[in-house]
Amino acid sequence: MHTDCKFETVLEILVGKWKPVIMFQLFTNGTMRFSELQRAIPAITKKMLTQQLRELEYHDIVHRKVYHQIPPKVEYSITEHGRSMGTIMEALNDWGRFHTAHLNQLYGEDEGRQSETFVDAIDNAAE
Amino acid sequence: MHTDCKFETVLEILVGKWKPVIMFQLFTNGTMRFSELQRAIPAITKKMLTQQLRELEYHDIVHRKVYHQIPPKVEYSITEHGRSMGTIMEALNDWGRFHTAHLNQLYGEDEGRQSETFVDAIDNAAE
DNA sequence: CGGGATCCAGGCTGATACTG
DNA sequence: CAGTATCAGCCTGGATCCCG
Repeated sequence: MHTDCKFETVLEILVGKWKPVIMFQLFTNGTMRFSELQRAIPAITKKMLTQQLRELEYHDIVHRKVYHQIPPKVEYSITEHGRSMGTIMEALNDWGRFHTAHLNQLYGEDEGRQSETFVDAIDNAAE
Repeated sequence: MHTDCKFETVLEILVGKWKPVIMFQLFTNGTMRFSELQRAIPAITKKMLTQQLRELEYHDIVHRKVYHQIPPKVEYSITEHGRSMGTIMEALNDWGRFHTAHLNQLYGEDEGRQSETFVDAIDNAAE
């Protein structure tokens, strides 16, 4: 019973409609409050933001710091363990760019396949 | 409009319940017929096998070779482009192992979190 | 043999309203 | 401010049957 193929566990971490966006925000901006994340990703609902953050927290990718005060204040940040994903995320990103170019070459650069990346989503949010 | 974060496209490729298993099979065994894949992954239905293979084919990860004869014969294999994913898949795998160990250390090695990897699935299939 | 077509159940996600 | 609770819609995946 060899169990040397664990890359599905990585998928578990990243799977979820908003997790890449959230991680990108936190990687980029460092510590962020709940409301800051909401503002940075306008399309997300509180429910989903909370849910995805909790899952990332369970995997020790994101740290949640609660200030017990009124009004409440909660800060999120990437854990040290989470930062160890940085290199593979870059690798994934690089290969993604390579792959996109490859597909364009195969099928042509027509519209229709321009899936919105989370960066686009952020750009849209910035308008 | 910077579009330098394309790692979600990689996720698109890998997302799908059976894609990692299928890719692992083809990476390991080279060229395989449709029925061979079925036998290697008994739990999958024809519908899902076909569907996931078509998606991988669209992304030029898997090549589909049809022999026009009766009875039909179709062979699948990893494309050259697909092989270029090899290194990141290993990287993902390595980090996955590291992460699993990390979680066990955090939460204890109790049962309950032992998600079945596709390798386990293959092992089960071999019995 | 290698599918395609159809129907269905469950889970994920979104919208909305409420709360300490 | 930072959530929780509830309900509804959609999409993924599974089961079954049919076809060249």
